Amino acid sequence: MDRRQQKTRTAIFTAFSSLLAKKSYGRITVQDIIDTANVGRTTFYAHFETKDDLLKALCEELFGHIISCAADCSHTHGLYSDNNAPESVFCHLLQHLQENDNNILGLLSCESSEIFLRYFKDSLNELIRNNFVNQNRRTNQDIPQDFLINHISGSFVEMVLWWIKGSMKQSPEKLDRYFRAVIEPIL
Amino acid sequence: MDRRQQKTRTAIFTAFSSLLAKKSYGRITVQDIIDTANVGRTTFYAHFETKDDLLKALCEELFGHIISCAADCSHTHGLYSDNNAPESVFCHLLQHLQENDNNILGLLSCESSEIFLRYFKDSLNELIRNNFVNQNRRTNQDIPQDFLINHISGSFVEMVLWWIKGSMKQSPEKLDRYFRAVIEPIL
DNA sequence: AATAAAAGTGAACAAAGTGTTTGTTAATGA
DNA sequence: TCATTAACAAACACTTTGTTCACTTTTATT
Repeated sequence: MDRRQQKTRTAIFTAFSSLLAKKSYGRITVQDIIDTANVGRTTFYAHFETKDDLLKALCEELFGHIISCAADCSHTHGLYSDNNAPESVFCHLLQHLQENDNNILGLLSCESSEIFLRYFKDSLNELIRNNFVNQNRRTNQDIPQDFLINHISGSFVEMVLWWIKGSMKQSPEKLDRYFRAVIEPIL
Repeated sequence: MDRRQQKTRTAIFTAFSSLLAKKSYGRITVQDIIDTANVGRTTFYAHFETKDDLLKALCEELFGHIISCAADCSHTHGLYSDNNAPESVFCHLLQHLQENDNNILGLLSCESSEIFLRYFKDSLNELIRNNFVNQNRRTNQDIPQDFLINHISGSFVEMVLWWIKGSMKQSPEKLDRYFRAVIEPIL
């Protein structure tokens, strides 16, 4: 890809992210974005069809890496491997978030965080589905597998939201322990 | 309240709801709303400051009733009363949703459902917080109560979303049983 | 029934944003 | 070096916004 394209693309992403920290997605205009990114109107529309299109591209960029790492992890160690495994996929995910590449936390804590959270959950749901092994414990007899998968991915993103809203006071390891404690009884 | 005010208010709510079924919140314009509701531009702004204001009012109208019912229920029976109590607050909530007053389901399943779901979760979170009794089972030793509350409200709304997306094939009673099965081990 | 208060109306408005076109300049990579 | 590609600024027709104005209709009170 052309160096110039790369540059404008990141300029737009960066501008968009910093705007999201200030106002809601709905209030951000293309005008805002091109002013902040300092690119021409024509240039913006050469890269993205609409503002929604930009949002989607940003989500892919943001979660693509983090989710593919988690996928690798669960392929080698399994989704929940051993009870006290330090290699928990969930712990890895939380650690990745804490590293805050590309200011992913900024977007998960901004006014429009639900948009990103929803995308995150969908990706996570797919990941879990691909690696789910039903252990058929007593508690989950005859509960549909799809329900359980949704429960896990749903609880996880809600926990992440809770974590971020509370200024991420807990370590990823501790949070992982909490999560496994509420999830393990049903696996 | 004046009969005329009541009429326009519901006209606007109805128009807004039906528009939400067709397009996303962000794409709906005030113009759309006043055209559909068949009220003057001035009238709209006499009732609501902005589109966001209208959204908030609609949420309050929608969830106000359903949440206060649930609050009554949990005051008398407790939040999770007995293991197999038919009077589960959660079951009541699901039944209420199924009744679909004011087309609440339409809004929880539309393109912009996250907005309503988030409001729903916040209300539910408060409700649970006000009625939570920590039973201190083995599994939740030293897990912060706030974490547990968030886990319960979060899982519930994610389950509702899953339910609706899957065309609500399960009965409220069955869904309630699933939910209690995944939540009870940690109470 | 008369009347004041309140609610709704339609028209007009300036301001801002949208998405596109056009001609031009400048950076890129082969 | 040179053709290609990207970015640019300016202008555009158009839509949406939020507000003001003078006006009509409905409502509740006396």
